[in-house]
Amino acid sequence: MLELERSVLRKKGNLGHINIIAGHVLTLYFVLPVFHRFELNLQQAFSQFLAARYGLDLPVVIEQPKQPEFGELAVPLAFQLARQLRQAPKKIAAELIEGIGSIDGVAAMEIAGNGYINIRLDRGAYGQALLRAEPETSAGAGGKIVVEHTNINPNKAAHIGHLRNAVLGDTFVRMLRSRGRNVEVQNYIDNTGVQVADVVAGFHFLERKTPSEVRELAARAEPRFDYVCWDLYARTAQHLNQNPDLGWRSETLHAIEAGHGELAEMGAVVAGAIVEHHLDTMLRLGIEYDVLPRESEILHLQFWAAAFEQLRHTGAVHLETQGKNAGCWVMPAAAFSAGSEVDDSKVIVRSNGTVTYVGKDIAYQLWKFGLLGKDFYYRPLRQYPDGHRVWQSTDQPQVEPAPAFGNAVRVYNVIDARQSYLQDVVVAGLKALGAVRQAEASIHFSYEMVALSPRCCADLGIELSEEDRRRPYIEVSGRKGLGVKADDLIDQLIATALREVDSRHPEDPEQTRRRVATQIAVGALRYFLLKFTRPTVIAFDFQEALSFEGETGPYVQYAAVRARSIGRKLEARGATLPDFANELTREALARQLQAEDFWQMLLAASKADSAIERAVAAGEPANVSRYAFTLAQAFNNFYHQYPILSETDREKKVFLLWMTDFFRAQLERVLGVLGIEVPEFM
RNA sequence: GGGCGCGUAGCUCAGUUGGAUAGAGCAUCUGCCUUCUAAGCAGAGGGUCGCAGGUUCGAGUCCUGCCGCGCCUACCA
Repeated sequence: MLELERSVLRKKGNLGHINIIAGHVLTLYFVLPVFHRFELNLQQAFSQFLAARYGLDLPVVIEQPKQPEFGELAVPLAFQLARQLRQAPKKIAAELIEGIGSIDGVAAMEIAGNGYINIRLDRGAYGQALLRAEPETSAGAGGKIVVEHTNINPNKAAHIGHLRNAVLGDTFVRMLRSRGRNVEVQNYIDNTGVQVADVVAGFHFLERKTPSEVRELAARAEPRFDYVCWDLYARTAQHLNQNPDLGWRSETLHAIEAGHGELAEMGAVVAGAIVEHHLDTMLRLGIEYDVLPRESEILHLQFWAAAFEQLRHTGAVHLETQGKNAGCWVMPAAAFSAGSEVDDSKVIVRSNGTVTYVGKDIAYQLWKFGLLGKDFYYRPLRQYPDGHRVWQSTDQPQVEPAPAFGNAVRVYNVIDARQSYLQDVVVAGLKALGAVRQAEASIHFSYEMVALSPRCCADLGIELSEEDRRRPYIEVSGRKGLGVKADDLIDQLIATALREVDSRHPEDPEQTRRRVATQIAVGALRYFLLKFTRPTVIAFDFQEALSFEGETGPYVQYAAVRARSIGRKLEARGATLPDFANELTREALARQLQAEDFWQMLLAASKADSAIERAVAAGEPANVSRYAFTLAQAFNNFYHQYPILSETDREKKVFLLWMTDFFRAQLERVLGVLGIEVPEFM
């Protein structure tokens, strides 16, 4: 709720005319699950009757019929009971309706088909409930939920795959917050891992650069340091691939882990500079973080040592004395994978003494739940334009007090599906240490990769083998330098959007056009990444991603812009929005909502909270984007079919204005959850 | 070999956890800009829900077995 208010205020600040449209009241329609309330009423009435009449305690399933003719809700309870009572469903349905009598907010119940009970709501009552609903006040309720996302290796520019991660994570965070959950956003920085080591090795061994030379390179605006590293990483990886015995990687890795020497210094420079680039890139998409825990602190503050001690003590890991893993500390496969071979143990500490990523991740996961008995020190890393500060872990005590991070009751790790094996190992680690509850509250929020369509590869000038050309998609690879850089894509989207804006609004100042084009580009990109459900591989295609028509972000934005423009037009004609609550009585609403069209539209628009809550439960942001699209479709339809400002009947005009304002509020709210802004014009 | 995921319209994808006549976007075709913005609206064609069994009042959805595709199965992440 707090977050919502902040975002509303921010928009108010940016776009002055909202103030004018909303006029005397900035009506807060959101956070009121009115539909859900009616649903609960119904459920309760049925449950009570079941208990009283049959002595049954059954969960009462309530459906929303696909066919609007069947009413707003349907109860297939009679089918359930038919088995137990050994009676025809139709007969039971009749008995239920007869016995329950009238329910608050329900206009009629009728038997349909073989024994469905169809429910028709009292439209006037429903409309009035929407009109008068008070905002909920459950701000940040419940224990803290940690969502970890983005998590890009700080050794090169971000690409589209990283964007899917960040946008999914950020949207899920917005979904949770909009439903009143207390959320902390973490972005883990693997600054001591192999990927950073490879770039450092590239600078040191391949390019013979000193730390200060690298620092100077990182400070330059052009060429962009993250792009420089993108190329160098690919070159170094290739070189190491061809000369595997050089020992560069392990020497660099050791030095970085130890934290001193030239290689370590260079590692800090590279990781530090790249993290800043990543924060910049993500901020372009409206993505912010609360805290950046770094792997170097996991090591230097002995997090790993503490976790390792626990793991060794409980026998979760043991020192392998023979076989291919001789000399390594391993976790036996049986701990994390069902039908596995004995040989599949996971190495946690390598034979050269360095820790694998998973090992450090176990320590990190323990910390997230407050199970490690240790904490980081923190320093503010940057302040976002909205005033929010992001903190970064550090290994030295600081003067300035930091917020309390960690201590979550539930943790979502947004990590791609390829790493589910490693996530299983982390959870197994927690279980082995006896943290069963926390293991169960560790959720791998997995999603499939973003790959490139063969056509996309052709667009990028990437040569494909005969075999690859026949594949549905080609996997991106940072090692091969194969992929679409995030900022390049965003730039391209803005350029495309700007051409459209320029052709439509040549009279507006350039700065405004550019801002609108950016909002549209971000809307298109975020929506594109969200419209696919998590287990679907996205075969990235420029043509699809650059589209602003049909099921896209700009389509939804356009609907919201249209809804706002009605208010602006009204204002331009010297009128203000009516006092809806006063003018629209229950009777007036009932009269207007007799029109099936209006009723269906209002109903659809009123289900935003249900849709978001359902999406939270399903862990599926795509459900929200789909709802947003449906809502926009309904409004565009409404907008096209009913002239609002020229309506001569007073009651109807007020009603139409209210519908428009309600749609506007719901569209803005849902777009806010998707992290998509509403441009001032389109 | 084992684990996970996927297979639905020409293409890309949804399908509210087992419900009523399987949906949307794109593409194709036909209409609608002198009306609150056409980034829009209305309409048409397009389906053996991979295949075969099973469970039950009822299956795209659940169970089994096949077929096809992808990812994982590193002392990378």
